[in-house]
Amino acid sequence: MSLESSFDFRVVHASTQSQARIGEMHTAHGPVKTPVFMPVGTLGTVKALCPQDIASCGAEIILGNTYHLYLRPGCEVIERFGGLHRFMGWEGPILTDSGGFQIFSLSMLRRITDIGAEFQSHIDGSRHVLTPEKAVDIQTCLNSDILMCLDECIGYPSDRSVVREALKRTLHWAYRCKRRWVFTGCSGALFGIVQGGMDAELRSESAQRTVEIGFPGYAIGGLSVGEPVEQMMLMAEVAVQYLPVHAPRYVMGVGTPENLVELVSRGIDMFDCVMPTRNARNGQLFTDRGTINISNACHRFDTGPVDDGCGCYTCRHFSRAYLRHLYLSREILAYRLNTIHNVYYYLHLMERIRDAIERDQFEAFRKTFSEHRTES
RNA sequence: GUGGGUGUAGCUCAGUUGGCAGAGCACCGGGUUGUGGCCCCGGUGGCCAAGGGUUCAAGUCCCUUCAUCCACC
Repeated sequence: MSLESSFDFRVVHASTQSQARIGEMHTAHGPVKTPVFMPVGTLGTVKALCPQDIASCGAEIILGNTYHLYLRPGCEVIERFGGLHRFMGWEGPILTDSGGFQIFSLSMLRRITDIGAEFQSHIDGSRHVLTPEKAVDIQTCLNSDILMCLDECIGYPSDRSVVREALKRTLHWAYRCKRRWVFTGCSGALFGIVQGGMDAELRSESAQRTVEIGFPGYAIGGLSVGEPVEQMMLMAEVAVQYLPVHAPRYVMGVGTPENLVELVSRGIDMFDCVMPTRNARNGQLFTDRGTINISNACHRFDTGPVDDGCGCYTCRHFSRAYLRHLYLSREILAYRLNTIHNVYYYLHLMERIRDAIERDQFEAFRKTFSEHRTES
């Protein structure tokens, strides 16, 4: 592993009742308490929020995206600022996604070979090739605190042969990413990604072989691509079995509040998901009793906050009636206030989770949480 | 006053040789999982301006009235 890496992770407290644990991650841009949720800031902004908002919602680390930032504004611009942190005015740690998922989700425009992913820009149609080496180089240029290996994510359902091919390619690419990362002496930590579709055997093979390559942290990718929740949980369990206890585990792109609680109990430390931010922009707000749609007519005269106990800026200052009005009027402020609430809700949930684990009350918390949710 | 146009869902309008009343927007619900604010799915809503006539059958054809717009006096 790179000697210059300032990355470090240690488990502070492990639950006696489940695999849940709290940990401390140290990065070049500061510490992160786990389990952690990372708000998604694809294009160098957590949509609708400024860094001050992000921090006041309780975020310690955010996510940026290699594919999107490479296409626009391009590395040359961000390099001039010494990285994404100063470019976007966010002082805290940043994890960058490699672009593997975008290659999957923008599949109309791509061609995958062993060399890398050839794709057409969704912006101007220009052709690009993203190799594992290039993915690491771009993330290095972004001065990312945590870099992700380029991987191949597949859909659900997929034939076993397709899953196997993607698994092999992801491993090969992981090896090349690591070699590049070691060679360049990048100060950020590089995480490997476990694939293997919904096949327990292939999942465990992927996990074992990724661990053999050796990374400071491990992600479980290719989940929540349309499979039933039980399937997702099972695949996480299978992968975790083979992941080292002393390294952080990150389930990519997940999920609902319920998903987070369930995955924490299975030993997962890190999450990211567009759900709180995207759904905020679509008027869906999270509470412990389920989601509410702020556009619903029942909120028209409601002078109360979105969530009674919530300490977020939005809930402390504004009513459901006002938020409904802003949303239906498509006012810019609607996006900001809704996003503040949802991001706060997710981050506060993680805080409650950590607190429960620390007090050895996590199983009780988990039970109460899922009961409240199903009531509504 | 004269000539012409237009009246169909809350709004803007389609509606074929006469054959089950339609769309977009709005409104009311639902969806959204490594992000384009997009988008997707469902639903409510009609005395087809009013009255009369022709016809097996009229939003559609004919007559009258009303409303409204334009042009010219």
